Amino acid sequence: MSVSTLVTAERDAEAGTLHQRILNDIEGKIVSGEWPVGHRIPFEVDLAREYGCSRMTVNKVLTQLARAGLIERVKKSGSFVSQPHTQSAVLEISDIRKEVESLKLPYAFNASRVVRRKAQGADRLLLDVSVGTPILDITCVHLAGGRPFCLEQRLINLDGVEGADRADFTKVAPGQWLLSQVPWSSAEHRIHAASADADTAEQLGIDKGTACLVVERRTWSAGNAVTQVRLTYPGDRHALVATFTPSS
Amino acid sequence: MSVSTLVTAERDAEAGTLHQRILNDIEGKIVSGEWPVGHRIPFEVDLAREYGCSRMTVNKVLTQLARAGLIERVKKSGSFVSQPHTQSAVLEISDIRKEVESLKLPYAFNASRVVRRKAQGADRLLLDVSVGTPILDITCVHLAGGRPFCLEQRLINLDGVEGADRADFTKVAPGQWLLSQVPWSSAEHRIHAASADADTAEQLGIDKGTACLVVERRTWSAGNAVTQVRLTYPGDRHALVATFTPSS
DNA sequence: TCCTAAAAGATGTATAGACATAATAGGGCC
DNA sequence: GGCCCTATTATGTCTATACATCTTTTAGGA
Repeated sequence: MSVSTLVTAERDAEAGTLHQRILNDIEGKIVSGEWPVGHRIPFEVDLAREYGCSRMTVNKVLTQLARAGLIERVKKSGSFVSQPHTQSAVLEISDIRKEVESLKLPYAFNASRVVRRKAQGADRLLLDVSVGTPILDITCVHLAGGRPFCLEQRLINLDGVEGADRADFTKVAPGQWLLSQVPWSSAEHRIHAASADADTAEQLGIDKGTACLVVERRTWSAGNAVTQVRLTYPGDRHALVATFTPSS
Repeated sequence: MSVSTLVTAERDAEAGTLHQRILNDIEGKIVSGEWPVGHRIPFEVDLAREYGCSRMTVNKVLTQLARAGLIERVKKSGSFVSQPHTQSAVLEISDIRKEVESLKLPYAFNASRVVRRKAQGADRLLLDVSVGTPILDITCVHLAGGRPFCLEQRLINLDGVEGADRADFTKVAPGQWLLSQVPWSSAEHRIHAASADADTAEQLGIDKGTACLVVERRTWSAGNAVTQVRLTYPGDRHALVATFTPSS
């Protein structure tokens, strides 16, 4: 099962380091219900004595568990098992090429591009840049085994991404290219269902009105809009999978 | 912007603790691109000297950054800015009641229930338990402002959840009740689009064939299947939002 | 009695030092 | 030249200690 990259798991470790042993032990007591929600776990000094180690070691473990959201720490009172307040899950949005290849189908794509400037008012997609900013507008159909797999409509902020206007998107898909160019970024995803309109249906080779899964992603790097993309997956042929493990 | 609960942010802190200051500083250099992917960041001892602190403090910061996936640490060689290998995002799947209330609409629901035993072969939903296990089968329509908002089809493992057979699901929706009963759990979500069949369309008061967003969630606690639920949201009226911030 | 001040009890943060571990670089030997 | 052994170097883990901080409880005084 895929696990969040934000936290290291290694739940197997029956031995491993002392740190891991304590962590697994405590996590086990929480997820098994032995220590129910609201239960006050032993004080740091007591845990330190129990495991025969210093308080610092226990402290680091508890800090990690607190960061992972399994416990809440209150000064003077102690540490308490917290309620999983919100059902959150980690969605792994992999590269479309990888997605297709994991289905053991040959991958291909064809892209068309237009350079224009950000216009006033409504747009097909709304990139969060000021009016007049040069924008690269890309439409790309990803193919799996020769059949349309996904329609990608993308805007790239040419002021924000070095070399995007000269990039060759016949060999490398824009999404993949951007991933290697833009350092680190934050992103917002919006996932919904929509019926295919005439244009979309034609490009994906499906009937008009077919239910499609639409993923829209807006990406920023260092506060600047980088790109916005809408991925339309035809029908119920495709599903996103997200997993959640309390792990820490 | 909603942020992962797995990691604490506090990026504001221009002062704060020394730990936070160092963390923000280094993270800033990475996300801004000043330290590009693959760049070797200064050694712990050098950073310690630079910030005028001990190596342990720097070590804890770097450990945190490594856990968050921003850097990779290699013994002898040093620490390197890592490539955001996979576009992952944190999906906050909130309680349906909260979802509705955040739209400032009055919330209501009506549920019907059947107790039966796990049968062999295909089922509408497939709960991962052995044949013969008692199962609670619930169908629930969630209403927002009197209109159908979401159709919930749920199976609960009665052997795995204490008191579910006696629970009163007229006041508290099953999802909410389970969240408070089951200690900690792992979950797998499957998100796809589907056209409403006749039955679904009728219960949601929409036309047959309308595109729907379907979220299926399977939940385990301590290795045992707890529940499986399918949430069907009508049309393009509803969207899931997921965010990703490198933060740490 | 009630308000305030001090003490106690828990976590939070930081330090300096020690030893472990892993990978690399260099040197000596065949 | 090729190979192994060792020294070096950087991270990994842990300890013992110190002081800060926050909150509750207790004690004292008007």
